[in-house]
Amino acid sequence: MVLRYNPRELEKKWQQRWDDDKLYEAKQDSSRPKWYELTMYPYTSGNLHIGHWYAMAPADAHARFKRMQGYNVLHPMGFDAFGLPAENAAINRGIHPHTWTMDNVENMRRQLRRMGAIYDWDREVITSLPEYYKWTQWLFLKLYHAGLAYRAEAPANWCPNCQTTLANEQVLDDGTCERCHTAVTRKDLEQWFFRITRYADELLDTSKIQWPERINVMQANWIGRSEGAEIAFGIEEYGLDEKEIRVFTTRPDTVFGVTFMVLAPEHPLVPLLTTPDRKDEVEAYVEAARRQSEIERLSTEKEQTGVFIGAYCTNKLSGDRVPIYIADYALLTYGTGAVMGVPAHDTRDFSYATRYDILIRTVIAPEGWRGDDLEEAYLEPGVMVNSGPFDGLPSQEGKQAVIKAMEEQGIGSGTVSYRLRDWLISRQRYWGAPIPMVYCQKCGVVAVPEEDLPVLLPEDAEFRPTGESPLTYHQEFANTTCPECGSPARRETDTMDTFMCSSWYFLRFASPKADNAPFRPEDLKYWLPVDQYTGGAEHAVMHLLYARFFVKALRDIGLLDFDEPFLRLFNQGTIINERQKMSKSRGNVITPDEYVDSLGADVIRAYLMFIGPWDQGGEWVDQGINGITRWYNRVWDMVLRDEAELDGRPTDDDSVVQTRHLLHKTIKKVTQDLEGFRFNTTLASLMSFTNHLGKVWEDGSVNSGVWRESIKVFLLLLAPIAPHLAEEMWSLKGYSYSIHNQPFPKWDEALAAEKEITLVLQVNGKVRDRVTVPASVTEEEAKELAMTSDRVKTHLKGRKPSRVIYVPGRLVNIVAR
RNA sequence: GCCGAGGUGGCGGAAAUGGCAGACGCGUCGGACUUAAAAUCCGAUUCCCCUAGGGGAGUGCGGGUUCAAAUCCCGCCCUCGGCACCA
Repeated sequence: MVLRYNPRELEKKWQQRWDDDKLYEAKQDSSRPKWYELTMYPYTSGNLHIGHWYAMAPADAHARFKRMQGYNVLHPMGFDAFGLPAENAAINRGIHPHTWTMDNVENMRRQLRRMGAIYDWDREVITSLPEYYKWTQWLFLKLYHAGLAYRAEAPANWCPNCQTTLANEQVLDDGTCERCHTAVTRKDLEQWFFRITRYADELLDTSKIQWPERINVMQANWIGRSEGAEIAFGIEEYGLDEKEIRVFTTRPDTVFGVTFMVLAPEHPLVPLLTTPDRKDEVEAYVEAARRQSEIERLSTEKEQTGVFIGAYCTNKLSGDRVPIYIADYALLTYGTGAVMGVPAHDTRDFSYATRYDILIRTVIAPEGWRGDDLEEAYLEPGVMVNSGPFDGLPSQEGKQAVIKAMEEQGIGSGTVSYRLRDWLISRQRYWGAPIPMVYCQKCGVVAVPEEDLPVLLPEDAEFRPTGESPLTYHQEFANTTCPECGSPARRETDTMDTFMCSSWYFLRFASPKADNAPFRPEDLKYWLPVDQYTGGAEHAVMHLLYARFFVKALRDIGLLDFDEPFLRLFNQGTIINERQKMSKSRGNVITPDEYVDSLGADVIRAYLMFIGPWDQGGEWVDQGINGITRWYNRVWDMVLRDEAELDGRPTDDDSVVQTRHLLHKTIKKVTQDLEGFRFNTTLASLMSFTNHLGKVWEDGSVNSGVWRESIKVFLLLLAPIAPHLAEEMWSLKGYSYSIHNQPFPKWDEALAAEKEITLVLQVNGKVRDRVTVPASVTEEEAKELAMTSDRVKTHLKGRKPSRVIYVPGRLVNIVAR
């Protein structure tokens, strides 16, 4: 397919001009309303693929649209530049991560520029540069001093062969190390965490944001708030410091049905409570559980297994003494790491009790229950039985009653548990922002003073395929002195999770050059929060949740004064090729460069927007692009015609009226569709309009004035979608530079309104005739028309209508049975 | 298993509050132009029946509500995304 204009030249020319004129420079301007439209910045993988374009080009069209609507738009771009692939490149190809990253940035920036977006490149941020990560570290210290960062022992993925920890993404699906394929186990390490759980309830509150419900639901599920109770079971008889085992349950109403206790294998009480005769068996089970850890989770319907540890605890409410087991279905990381076993009313407990021959005692009676044994766990509400003083209470009320009783007796209390865990930010890696902490032999854990930031990554690190972070054996880096007492000290050699960088980059765009702070309050005040954020839904529970937490934390520290980073969110779908996701291994990756070379950015932009609803993604089909190139060719011809030719021919008043009507209807449709990210129907209505223009040119039924006006408005409507082409044609038509500084056209509601409608005439709900009538048609007129239609008469076959339904402006349905 | 989104021609997809199913585009077929092809332009294109004019069926499947259902309700099937022993 060949274009009638030269996209390469034309696009290059205008990009240069816009650049030279700083047309898209974002400047604060209190006289105009601001609009901060942000697209998730890309990772510096090295190449921009069509998926990036799919995320960015429509977002740019939307930002351009807002700009033409009079908003002062900030639509910045940057690079997520820390991360593992840079390190792997260093190991595999001997390229320093910094070099690899910056080469990629350069290439991607070049590719991005060709898209013709309104990015203000003066605001670019690259997270791996010290000028950026200095402030990532600074923010870490702020969180640390606010008590939101802490160090704790946590299990990490450990490869026994490589002798190193692995990030989750380095563990293959079969639970083995991606490098040596050894089974990965867990190893407990001291690591850094952020207290995101402190914000769990506020993160559940979505009243201040307009996000897709889907994402809100995913976040809510991820946070997993459960109301219930914490209950203490007595173990005084063992003479330990701990006098009780605490469990979390959402079913305090079933507490009289507890017939056993389950501890997570790693529970600290296990070694203390295990009786000598059980020791070997218990230790073997703990070891096995440790070994399987995350791996065996893949088996869905796994049977509940465990071992009795020889000890018992006391149900303080019922007085029952119940055996204590360890079982891997109890997770140390959720609740208290201990579960009260109520087999009658919990599926897993039921299966466990059946397997180990443990008593199953019904305490919530199903309707019509006559005391017989349950075939399976009964999970629904019912009436409390076998529950002492609570017998006869409906279980829903029983929950509160039991909690109240336990609180009075000091053996338990109502509480809330979350699935969400604190955010582990330590990475045993080189290519990340060093965590600015020092371990002093005398002072312990000491924060690096602000004035000593940044803690720079040593450039001369060695990248050996040992799997260990180069920082751990970089003596100059690791060995330091304590900032407080001056004694020899060791630096933290872990670096930060890259989600840390992306949790505040949108703030940095407001003050990209600030060198004495991560951002300036006055800049934030003007630009933030982000009005519209767009990106993939794959970040629903990681990046998006972390960024929300970050903003709330910084607000509480006093660094900013809003509650949410992103007011509106839109998730584009995934673009696929050959019915599959694009990936290097499948060899079906579409590279935009070749298409930009031959067809130009504007074609790709429009094609991606036309392919289907943006949030549903779509399939890249080479042939489909033909539709856009043909359309541009026709538009090009049409726009460049000399409208004076029309004046030699008689005009048709109806055609003029209809063209005006269509013009305003199109403005309305395009405006509303762009507002709602419905680019596919935006394009469809623009195409329809040009189809109409083609017809009226052929029959010469409009005058040059209407034509010129139609073309002018059309170009303005096209500008956000095809910025180069629209600018070129705008200029060729003699309008003044730049089209992108023009206001977006406004429609006249009277002109946009339909003057004529097609009235559908139905008999018994089936369409039998259609008549064109003025939109002002009255009910009587419409019904009259229906009754006089020959086709309607034929289908009535002389029957008397029993009912006539009139839908204004739409149809008449005659019912006759 | 649980949560969420979706299923419409040969294909991508259009269709406020229930009210003309298939906009727009791709592809295909026919025609024009051409020595020929490409490109371009014009026309047709849901399926079935019919010589015509027209008739019938049709939005994953089966029921239902309604004058009227792609749209609402009930029960299934399938696809995609997320979570996955969360007590």
